[in-house]
Amino acid sequence: MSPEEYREQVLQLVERIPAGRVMSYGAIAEYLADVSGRCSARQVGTIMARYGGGVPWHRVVNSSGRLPPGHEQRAAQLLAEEGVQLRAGRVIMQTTSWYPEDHTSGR
DNA sequence: TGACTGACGCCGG
DNA sequence: CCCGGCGCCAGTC
Repeated sequence: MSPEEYREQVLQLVERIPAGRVMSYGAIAEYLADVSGRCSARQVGTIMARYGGGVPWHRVVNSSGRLPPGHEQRAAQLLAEEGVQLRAGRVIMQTTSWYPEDHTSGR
């Protein structure tokens, strides 16, 4: 799998995150590891930083519920509009995190 | 080829 | 809860 395709996998997965829910970089990496064979929260973070502009990037946070450095304000704004509850600027992962269900769609 | 870096994650102090 | 250290993967210098 080429780097470009891997980027697409990440971006496409981010697009499927439902409004009002979020996924951590690690969860994304973990999920993609199953379909692409690779995984690395770091890599996902790098990809989001460089190519996340076209997807709901604000629905991606770190495992602690922290918002992306340098974009906390923007992300908090967008998340608030989707009804996501924040506690001290952090997403409450315990109740807001999401993970794909499909295991039937092959892919 | 080796060192450095980064929208990460986990553990220990 | 904050901070530091170490592991991690890939891209860049």
